[in-house]
Amino acid sequence: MLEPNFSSKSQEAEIYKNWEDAGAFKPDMEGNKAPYSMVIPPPNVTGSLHLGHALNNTLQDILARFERMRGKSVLWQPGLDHAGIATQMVVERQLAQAGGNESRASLGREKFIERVWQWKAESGGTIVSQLKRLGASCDWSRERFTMDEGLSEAVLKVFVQLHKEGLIYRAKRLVNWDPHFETAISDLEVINEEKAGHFWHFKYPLENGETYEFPIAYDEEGNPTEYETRNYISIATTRPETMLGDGAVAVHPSDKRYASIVGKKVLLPLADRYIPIIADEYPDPDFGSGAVKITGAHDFNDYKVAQRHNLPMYELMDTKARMADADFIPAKYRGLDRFEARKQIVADIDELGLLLEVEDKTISQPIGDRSGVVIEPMLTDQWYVDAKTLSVPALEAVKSGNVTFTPDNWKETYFQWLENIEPWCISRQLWWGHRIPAWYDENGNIFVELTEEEAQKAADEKNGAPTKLKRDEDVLDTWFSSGLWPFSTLGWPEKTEYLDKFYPTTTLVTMFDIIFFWVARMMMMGIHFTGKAPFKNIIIHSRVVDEKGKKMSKSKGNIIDPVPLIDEYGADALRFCLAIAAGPGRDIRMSAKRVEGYRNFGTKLWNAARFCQMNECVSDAEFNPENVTHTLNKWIVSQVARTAKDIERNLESFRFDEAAGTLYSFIWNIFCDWYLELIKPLLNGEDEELKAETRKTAAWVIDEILKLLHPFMPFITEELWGKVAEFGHGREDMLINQAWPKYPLALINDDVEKEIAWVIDLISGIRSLRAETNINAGTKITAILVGGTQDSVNLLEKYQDVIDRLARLEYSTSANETPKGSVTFVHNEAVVALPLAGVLDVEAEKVRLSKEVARCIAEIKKIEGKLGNENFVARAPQEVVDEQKERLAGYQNEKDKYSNALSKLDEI
RNA sequence: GGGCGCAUAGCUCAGCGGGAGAGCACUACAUUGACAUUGUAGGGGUCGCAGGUUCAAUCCCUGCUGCGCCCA
Repeated sequence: MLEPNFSSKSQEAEIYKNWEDAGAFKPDMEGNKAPYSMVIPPPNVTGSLHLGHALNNTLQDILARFERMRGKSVLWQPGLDHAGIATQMVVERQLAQAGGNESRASLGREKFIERVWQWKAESGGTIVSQLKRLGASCDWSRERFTMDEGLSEAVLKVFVQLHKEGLIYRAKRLVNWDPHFETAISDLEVINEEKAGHFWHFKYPLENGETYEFPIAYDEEGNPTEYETRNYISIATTRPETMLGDGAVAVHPSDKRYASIVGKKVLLPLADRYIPIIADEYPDPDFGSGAVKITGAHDFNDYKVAQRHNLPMYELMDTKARMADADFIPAKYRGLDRFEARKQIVADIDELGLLLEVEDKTISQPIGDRSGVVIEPMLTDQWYVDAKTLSVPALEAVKSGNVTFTPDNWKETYFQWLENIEPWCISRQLWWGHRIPAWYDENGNIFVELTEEEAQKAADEKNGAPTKLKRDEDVLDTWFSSGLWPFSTLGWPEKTEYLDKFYPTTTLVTMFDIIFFWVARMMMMGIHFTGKAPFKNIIIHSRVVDEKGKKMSKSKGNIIDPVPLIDEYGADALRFCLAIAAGPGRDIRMSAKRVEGYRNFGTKLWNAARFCQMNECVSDAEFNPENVTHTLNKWIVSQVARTAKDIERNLESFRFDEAAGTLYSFIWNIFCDWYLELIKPLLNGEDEELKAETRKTAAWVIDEILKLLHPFMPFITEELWGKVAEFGHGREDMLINQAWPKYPLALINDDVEKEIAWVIDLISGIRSLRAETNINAGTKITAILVGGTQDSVNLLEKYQDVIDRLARLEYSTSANETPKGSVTFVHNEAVVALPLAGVLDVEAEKVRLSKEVARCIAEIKKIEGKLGNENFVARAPQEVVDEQKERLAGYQNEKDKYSNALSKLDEI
């Protein structure tokens, strides 16, 4: 006998272990099953499970289990990425906290990397055990890590080949420099934040005391009416410390105010250099003074201007963003932090009398997504991928429809980015990562080869003599290796059985925020190196936010941790909650309350199974749903078939919410609320043959429900699968290995569904009327079907037992006349009367009936309006017109019956 | 500035050219019954605003208002 509820806490781990031990998560490599594959979006090795992961992996697991049951050979490839900056940060922090006076620098590269590996072995990959708690059916025997030997080999091979193809190159450019980690980062790792800042207006005096006339007042046509004589040009900046590196002042060529001084020079204060005034399209004449200082080495826009005009680039800062020890920087600023230098420079300009104004202004600041510090554009040597070239086939794959996005509109985001893609900076000044396979000789020649030996050979050949080489110190962006994930995890560059069978993968499930970071890069790399796009369907799911719709973040302190939710409500409840909320588009608002609701749903199912078990409903291997005889059994079989079809259709189109919703309402509102209630009289009745059929049918339905629900709620369904068969024939195999239900279409029986709908409507109608007329729930009353056809009368007799029971009736019968003193409602062609001898509240009943009549009249008017419109009758499809006619007849019938009842009340 | 989206019941969200839906919340009633992690019933919405297309618009188009996200 089942306990009153499922103990998720005590059972889930065991169930999971049983699946794993049985090898249920492994793909079938022997048979002819069609392959179905997904690669997990690799979580960071430093990461722990958050609700985004929970959602992402729930959806993947639903697909994996569904397709496995549908007979596919499913590979869900798991693994982790090495998260260069994040991991290095974790280990460095650990060293600092250990207090052993050790640091990355003191250990040196080799020792430090050893420490990272040690950390990884001890506490990395917490998330893997958490994914297991969620029920994720990944093939863990194939777990991969981006720093694994095989995957590292793939990285090297890709780098070397792209370099030989000219698609990877080294260049000195302005990059986003993170002064905290002292490394370059890519555009995508920079977050632009709006912050309150200042706009400082400086005077740059003209050389030799020259002057010009600057307009200060204008007439209505915009012509200057008043001038002042100026011996300076006014520039404004949000970053005064960069003025020491100015190479020019730029004005727009059409800006008449400055036309007379273009080509002249101004004194750069503090730096004591003279710089030219140049004309360039970049300055906006309507913004500020219209004159812009150009600091080529510390601003992306200025960089372009400086390049166009061949301006010198003054590199002002060191790797920590302190003012550099350079001769063009006055000694007093050298070594100052950039923000200290800012204060000092503003003060000094002010002292020189050159500070015009300080304006409050909202400025957009680039922030490193990992470090949180202000990013400094810096001129450095880095490695770049020619993403533009690689993007062409990646775009084409989606445009042609070979690769699809779900929801479809995400492809616009994908196009938008790929069509405007910039070279991708892939080198990082870190230690933890794939070291770049490039060697330099003393003349600055670069040799990019798979191994040091090959590089040496190439260098010796080129130089015609043994050459001393030095390897590049830098490592590659983590996303560079993640970009290879769909094929590197399957064994590429080796030609493996897995690569052959499972690449391209079928489906990728991920979130919109890494379409650029990851999806686009996998597309580029996958197509370039294998000739095929790495997946067919890309499913983009929503973001999980808090109850108030706010993005969860550590700083806001509104993070809901999924692990305690699993502890409290079970993994199934969390999964179901996420799945049913995973509609297209919107953010998913999460709260424990909701999860609780779906835990209750599991309990409901559990108790339905418990009820069946108590009633000796044992499934029979010989049972054939096509052969059931009783209408109730035919009905539930029909409903199961319909539900299964809906779920399958919804899962095929990735509508997890619809599929889950269908299951919820079928299990609760059809199976529990109606079928189990309706069969109670049969199970307690005398007809042994019918009882046997009904027991078998109920047991069969439970089994089918368990299969259909399994992808969503794997634990409770697996547990029930075993338990409900305890007193029967037992089970030969676990639920996870069962075939997905496939029924003959003929099981869906409209006539039977109509018949039971008649019964359900009758019972509901009586219940409603009882409640509305305040008939005590315990009072047994009579119901009389008045004016029903013979068919209806027959149905009433056939289902009398259940109708009486569920509507709490003394008895029910049929008659030709409504007894006086009854309350009534319309049921199809008939009227149902509840005689309330003596206790009828005539006035209340008049009000109620009048409302019903009014409701019918309102509908009738609406429909008559339509049907009276010639254009409607002429232009609307015939079936729509017919449908409206039918509706009209229905409401007229209903209205007549209620009016009739109303007039009868007057007779009392 | 460019792109994507959202506005439907108190809340969270489905729906979508021809009858306004679900879950939660709320109200009333019930309860030794498979299940109080329950049951039955109920109230509650000019489907953001204004135009247009159409025989017909919550749904399609345009504009407006408000809100969100991404990119520059």
